[in-house]
Amino acid sequence: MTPKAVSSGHPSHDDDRTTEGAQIRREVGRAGAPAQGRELRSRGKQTMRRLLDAGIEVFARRGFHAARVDDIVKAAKTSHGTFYLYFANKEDLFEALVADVAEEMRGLADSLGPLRAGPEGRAELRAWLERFTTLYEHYGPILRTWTEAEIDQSELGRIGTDLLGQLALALSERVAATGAKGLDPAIAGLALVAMVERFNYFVLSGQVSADHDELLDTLASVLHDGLFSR
Amino acid sequence: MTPKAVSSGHPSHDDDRTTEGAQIRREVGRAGAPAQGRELRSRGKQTMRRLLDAGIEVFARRGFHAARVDDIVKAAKTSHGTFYLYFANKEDLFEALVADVAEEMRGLADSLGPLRAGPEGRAELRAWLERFTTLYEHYGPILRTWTEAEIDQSELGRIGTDLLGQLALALSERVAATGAKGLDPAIAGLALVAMVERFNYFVLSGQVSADHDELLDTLASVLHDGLFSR
Amino acid sequence: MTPKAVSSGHPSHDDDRTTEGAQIRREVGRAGAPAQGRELRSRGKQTMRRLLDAGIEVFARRGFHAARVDDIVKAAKTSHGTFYLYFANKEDLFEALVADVAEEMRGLADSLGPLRAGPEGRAELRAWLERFTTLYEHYGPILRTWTEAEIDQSELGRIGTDLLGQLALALSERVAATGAKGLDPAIAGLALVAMVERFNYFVLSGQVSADHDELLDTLASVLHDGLFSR
Amino acid sequence: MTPKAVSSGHPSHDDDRTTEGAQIRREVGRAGAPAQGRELRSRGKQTMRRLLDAGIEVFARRGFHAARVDDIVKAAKTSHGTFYLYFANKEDLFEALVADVAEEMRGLADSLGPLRAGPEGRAELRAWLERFTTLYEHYGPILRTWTEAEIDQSELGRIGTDLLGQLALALSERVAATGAKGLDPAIAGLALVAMVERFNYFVLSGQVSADHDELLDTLASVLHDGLFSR
DNA sequence: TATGAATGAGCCTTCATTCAT
DNA sequence: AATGAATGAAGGCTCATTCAT
Repeated sequence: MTPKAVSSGHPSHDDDRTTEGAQIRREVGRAGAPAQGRELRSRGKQTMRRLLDAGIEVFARRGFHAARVDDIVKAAKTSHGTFYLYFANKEDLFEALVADVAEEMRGLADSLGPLRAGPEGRAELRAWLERFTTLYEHYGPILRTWTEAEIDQSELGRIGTDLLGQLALALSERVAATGAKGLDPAIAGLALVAMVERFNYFVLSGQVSADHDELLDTLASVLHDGLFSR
Repeated sequence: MTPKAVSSGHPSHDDDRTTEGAQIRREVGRAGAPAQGRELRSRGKQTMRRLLDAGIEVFARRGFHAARVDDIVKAAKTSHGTFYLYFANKEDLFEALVADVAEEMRGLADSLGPLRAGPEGRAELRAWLERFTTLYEHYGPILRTWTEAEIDQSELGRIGTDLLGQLALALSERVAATGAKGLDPAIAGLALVAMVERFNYFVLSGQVSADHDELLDTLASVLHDGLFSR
Repeated sequence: MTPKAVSSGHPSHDDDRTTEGAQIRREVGRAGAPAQGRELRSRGKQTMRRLLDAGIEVFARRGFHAARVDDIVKAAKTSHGTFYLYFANKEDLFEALVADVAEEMRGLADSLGPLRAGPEGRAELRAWLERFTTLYEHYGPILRTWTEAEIDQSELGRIGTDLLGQLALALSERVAATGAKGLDPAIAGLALVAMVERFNYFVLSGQVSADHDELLDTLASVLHDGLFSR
Repeated sequence: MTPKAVSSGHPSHDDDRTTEGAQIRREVGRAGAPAQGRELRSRGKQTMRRLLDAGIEVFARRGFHAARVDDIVKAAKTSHGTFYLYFANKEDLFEALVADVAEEMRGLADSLGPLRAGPEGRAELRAWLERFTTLYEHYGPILRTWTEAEIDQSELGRIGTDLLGQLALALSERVAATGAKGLDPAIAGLALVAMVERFNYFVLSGQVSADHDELLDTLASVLHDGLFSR
């Protein structure tokens, strides 16, 4: 789980986005929450970053409900008081993370060019899958924790729909564009995402053993074949 | 081909199994837990059944951690004290449910005959999917909650591996038997299960709208085509 | 802990006493309690006896508060329902036991003849101490549990004063009768009882090792010397 | 000869010991308990002190099992949560108190010089008894509750043996040193302690009425006479 | 900005007691 | 007389959140 690999690829809560993006989200989300209007200096940004990363780690390890603020705070090497300086509560932190994933997901969906037959098409698909895999290595736990948190209709309800659902939708469009007949694009998109996500999960959780490249080759082949060799 | 195995509800804890099976489970599982050696009379069996059903309902609604024993007890129209007469704690009840799903899952995997081409093969596949769907309607929440509960390494460790993982394995064998070339059976099994499970989930959670028959037709077609029209 | 050794020496809850004595106690104690007016047949007497003995055992093992009715009921090989057929509650059973000890104690005090110098006096004292020891082996736990139960001013308040206190009083009188000068009889009685009780406790609890005879010889000597060789 | 050791209250948990001693105790005692590694600031020390004192009071009033954490917390004018910031549970607090008594007891035993005949010897003995009495006024309840708590074999087993047993041992040695013939030092030590403890108990619990000085004079005389005027 | 002590609502679990059979 | 399932009040412990420093 290298935060670097990801933080480079998709600007999270550092740089300019934190000051802006986070602010927007908060002002929309709810009034009166901490850290809202505050201009974060570099020190503050660092702390927030540490808390977010700690959140990913702890949510991954224990899930949403079982995660204690104390765990997060310890992982971030800071104090309880500080936590509430940046987030209204545990859910708020989680939502910040979800917002990040959602943004990454959107970017990922957008970055998928037309699906094409042939070796180049396959290579392009593989490259895209690699991006998904990298994203999943970092944010996968949030994706899965999402289901758990989603369960009790939290105050602000579901942020959109299922994060993966959105991805599936995007993929459906690309599938439809291939004009493949005898294949419902919606189903195919869904199936595709399900397959990719579960496969990554199985591999990451150690239930299936495969290294990075094997994983990608296998997925790329199955998907590409499924779409074009029929 | 009838969804009998499942539609008979949850054949596990009534009839003969409860008196026998439940006992076996507990005696093997751990010593000192309540309700263990007790011979359950019909009254007791009913109560246990109510608690198990309530468990499914509440775990479905709130997930494992958020589920309160109080919720379960209310849903079962019984008292706190009674709960602990039958289960050592929340986790114990959950494990009992998991054991049930595992058993159903095993039965489901075993009941899948050879995958065949042609209309009959497709019909058989559809019938099998119907059984899965029925099972999923009842036990799906447990399946999904599993991930959450699994997170904190409970005492008795994972019962086996992922429940769906086992199903995937069984399917892999059937796929291998088809002799389909250019198709890794393990991957295919995994993909198949992932697709079916997620699709059911999307439909049940209302993120995709489809009625029972539509769902089955679509799944059967996609899978059958994927396997044989290549 | 041989119930026989004791049950022979001091008629407890069997024979005629149970039907009479117990009844009297109950009617005085409180109205509306179970088992009150009931004439106990031999079956019932047996059950009550089993419960009382189980009580001694369990109170000894766990003390008053930590003792669960369930423990007692299991030790007596009977059911919860049955327990409440004979006793109003846990405290009621305890009080029945205390009443027994009190009675035994009174008998013990009465049985102590004048304290005399010389070998015969010493032998008589030793014989008396043996009776105390036998009693203590059986009822000691109740004596000690007494302190714990006494702590929360239970409804009917202390039955009299401290059980041992009464014994000490009786002894004081015998000491006074010896006309020993330079010795406050009250203090001496108290000291005597304290010594004997603690010594028995230390031996029984294994903190001091001594067999039955050693224990008696030592106590008899020390006491007799203390009283007469000054 | 001054009752300083005790009258300074409970020298244990204030001053330097708390920061050091408490830590030692905990680190030795068990791992994972709250408040363990924490450096207590003066605020924290005060709170801990209040909880310990409240513990003594409540255990005295209700005994170990009947004491509710709620009682202790109320007596200490603090909250439930705070309690668990300093102690793992009720037993942990009790053990901390026992450790204190044990320490005092050891100091008390050590402070007993050689037993001597004559008026000075008697005065020295009286002074020592005064220290015991002062200690007993403060920690007596813990001593007596000890039996109750000891009953259910708590995790870390008995800290040593009976607290008073240790004191008895120390006294035995002094008695042996007097060279008094016809007197088993072990018995004498035991008898001495039993007498002193019970006498204090009877006086404190109001079963025998005597004021502070009377109590001390009586005890000193009886003991000194018993040892030397034979 | 940061800290960590304090708080108390909430939830799990136990166990004395009742009651239908 | 006996049984054991059912009940619910009571109490232990956790953990999100606040607040004084």
